[in-house]
Amino acid sequence: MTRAEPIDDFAARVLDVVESIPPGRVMSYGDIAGYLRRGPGPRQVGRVMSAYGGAVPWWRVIHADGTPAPGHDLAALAHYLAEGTPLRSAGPPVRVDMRRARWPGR
DNA sequence: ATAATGACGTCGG
DNA sequence: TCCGACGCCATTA
Repeated sequence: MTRAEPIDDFAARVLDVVESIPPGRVMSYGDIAGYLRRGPGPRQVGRVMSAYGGAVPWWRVIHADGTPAPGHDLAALAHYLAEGTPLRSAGPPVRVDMRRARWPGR
C-alpha cells in the first residue's frame, strides 16, 4: 500500500498542536514548526492548514507578523473579537498583538 | 527531470 | 509601514 491513511503523521501532529491553543491565544506557522522541532518547516505547516485547517481553529494560526491567513482575515477578526484576542490593529490590515497573544505551547 | 507555486520567515531598501 | 528579494521545502505542472 502506498497511502492508506487520510493524513500523514506530520499533519496529525500539526493539527494536534493547533487544537491545544487556548482561546484568545495564537501561534505562528514558524512557532508550530519550531515547537514540533522536527518536520520540514513553516511552509509545510501552512500546507497542512490549507488542506485540513477546516477541522481545527485555524484562526489561531497566523503569520509571524500577526497578520491572519490570506483570504480569511475578515472571518478571523470576528473570532478575535469574540475571544478577546489582543489586537494591535482591528484593520485593515488586521493584526494580532503577538507579544501578548503568542502561545508558547506547553 | 526541471520549473513553478504556495495559508512562511527574515532582511534590505 | 510597505514592498521586493532570498532561502526554504513539499507538491504540482
